[in-house]
Amino acid sequence: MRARAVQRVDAPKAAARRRRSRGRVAYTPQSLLAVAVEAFNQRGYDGTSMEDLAHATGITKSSIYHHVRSKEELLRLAVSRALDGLFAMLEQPEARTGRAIDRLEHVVRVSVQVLVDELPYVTLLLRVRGNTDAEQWALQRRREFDREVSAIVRRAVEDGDLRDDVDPRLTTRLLFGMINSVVEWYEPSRTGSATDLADVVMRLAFDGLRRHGTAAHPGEGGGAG
Amino acid sequence: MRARAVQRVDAPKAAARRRRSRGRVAYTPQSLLAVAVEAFNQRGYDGTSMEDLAHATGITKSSIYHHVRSKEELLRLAVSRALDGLFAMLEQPEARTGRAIDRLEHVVRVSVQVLVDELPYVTLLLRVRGNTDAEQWALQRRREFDREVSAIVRRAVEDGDLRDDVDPRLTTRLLFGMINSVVEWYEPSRTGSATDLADVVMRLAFDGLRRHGTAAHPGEGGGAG
DNA sequence: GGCGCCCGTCCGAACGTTCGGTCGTGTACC
DNA sequence: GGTACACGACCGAACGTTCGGACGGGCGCC
Repeated sequence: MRARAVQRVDAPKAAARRRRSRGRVAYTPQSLLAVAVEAFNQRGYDGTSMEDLAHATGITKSSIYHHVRSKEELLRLAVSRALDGLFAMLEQPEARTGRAIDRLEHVVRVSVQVLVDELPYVTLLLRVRGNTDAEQWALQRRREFDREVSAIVRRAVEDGDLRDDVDPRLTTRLLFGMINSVVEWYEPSRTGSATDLADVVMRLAFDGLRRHGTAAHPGEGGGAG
Repeated sequence: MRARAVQRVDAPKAAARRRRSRGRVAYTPQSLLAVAVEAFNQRGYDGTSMEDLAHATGITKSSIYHHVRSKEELLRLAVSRALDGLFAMLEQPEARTGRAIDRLEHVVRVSVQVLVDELPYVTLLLRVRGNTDAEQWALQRRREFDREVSAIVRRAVEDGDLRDDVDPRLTTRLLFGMINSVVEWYEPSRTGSATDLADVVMRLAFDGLRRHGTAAHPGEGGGAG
């Protein structure tokens, strides 16, 4: 998209130049973005002013405009990063070939991984409401993602691997409702690794939270309430 | 709560007075709220100006202030309504007595019902980020709700009715992540009734989306990661 | 039954503040 | 001396909110 060809020709020079007078490291669009997105997630995009960002970054409003064209550009960069991660996953061979249920498992596992790896960016993406052009575009791509996953679910139902008494589109929405909720509560320190989390999500999503198989437990457990 | 005793002594009078010159019906705080919440959900609370509300209601900004004290009061009224519905459900006898797994089923089913019945209000509640006092209070009550449901889940695990290989708190979060996602896509006309939806949610949540019983597909055994 | 006042409802025009964004300048480094 | 980065001062527009007043139906009074 758009002209990006000659963007980083002078990257080494720029990196070297990136330290400033008092040894402070200058911002790059990426490092600025990281701070901005954190603020956006805390107070909401509309609820965050450029002055808030100035305070969070330690530079002034006008200095921010040296790195990015506008506030909306920050939003666009953020949701792009999130969407890139999700769509890259759909391009992986494990998501495109093989039995549908296996492809779906891959999609679920890697989605959780992407959510955790790119947590703040995906968080912001999931909160976009469509007020601006950038947000409209993000919504559109999210719908596209949803459609592609739905197709896999539908195929897995046809294969006889998934229950056929529920609409695939509805299944997809509920499944990703569960996955996406990760951004609401995940904390790297408190919650486990992304891999462990993906395991739990897989187990709950595919086998449900009811106890299976053994049924060897004593009927009453611990007295009535 | 608070003093409501003598509030509606002149209710009939007020109702009669509630029609205006050209036959137009005047706003009540409730009818105003309905319009406001719809706007909030479309553009976000911070993204909605009082002028937006004026346009949506057909009266002027200043007239809105005749009915409510502030923009934030509208938010407070909205999230209160949502929270009242959810906590009322927790007070029902079916949620307080009996086997934990049955209580949980009741909580899940009625939660879906409340979400659908009070869709715009719950939608707004779930998007609150804690910028203002009203939002902080809403977040606190949401956490309280979560804690109460978690306790039921934990008990159901102890009873041996739910799988014990997953942390109850995590289970609750994923479960309600799935349920709450309803606000992102539910449309009364397109989606089925709330009861049907609750059925689907129950089936997926408790038994998973994998096909059961028959197991007529070639094994191969998923492979671990 | 006609009159006059009250009050609920709404309005247009402002208020002071904050918004996203611009401008001209300073300064350290290559 | 050119470039990268930062600054403080500033802009017009939009923000949430306030204010004084207009309009008209319901009710007490005669």
